[in-house]
Amino acid sequence: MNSQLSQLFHALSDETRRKIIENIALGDCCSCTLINQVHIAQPTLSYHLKILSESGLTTAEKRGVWRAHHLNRDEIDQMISYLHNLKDSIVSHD
Amino acid sequence: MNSQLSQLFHALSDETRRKIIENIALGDCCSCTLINQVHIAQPTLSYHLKILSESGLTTAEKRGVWRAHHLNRDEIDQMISYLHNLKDSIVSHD
DNA sequence: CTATAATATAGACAGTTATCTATATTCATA
DNA sequence: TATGAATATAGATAACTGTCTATATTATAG
Repeated sequence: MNSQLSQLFHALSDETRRKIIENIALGDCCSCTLINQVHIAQPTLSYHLKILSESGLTTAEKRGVWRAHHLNRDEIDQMISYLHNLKDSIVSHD
Repeated sequence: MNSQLSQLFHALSDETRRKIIENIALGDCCSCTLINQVHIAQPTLSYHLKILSESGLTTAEKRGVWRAHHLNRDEIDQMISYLHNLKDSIVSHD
């Protein structure tokens, strides 16, 4: 899973992770609230949050004993750009 | 891998598959030319083309003994929409 | 400084993935 | 109808994934 684009798309390929980032987007930035939205064990949530932050899609900052997660628009834009470029490169077939 | 969105993002999470669809976009619609662009065995290419078409990202139509592959703009748009909605749903954090 | 809350790590495990080689299928044409 | 070209399937395999339980780490509050 070398390139960042692979990591970003992989991050979004899992239903549980999409649920997590959708909740992070909505302001649920702490694991202790996220855990109530997705029905997984705490270490599993920790595992997914790690995958998300390693892809660059989320960033976590320490706030004392807990960590605040947020989504990065730039990484989302990177995927959007890729997809637009892909569409624009399509050669017409008849 | 239930939802189509999962399948679509999964399809793009692999470097080899991205290479394949980039070539399909550029008009390389036959396996016999695609095989020269990616350095994998023929059955591996067949495997990836199946994943791509099962996700809906590509469609293949028979043309005699070979098959013509093309990219579907609608499925790309589906991902773009998801990403835009995600961005729009981000609550500001300060 | 200890108890507690939040999060991370370790270890296990069943299922999936990406790849290969070998073989089968499908279709056009000589 | 037999040959050959394009593609698919079968079977094997090593690596990766998503999940769990149990335990460790970290940092605040009392």
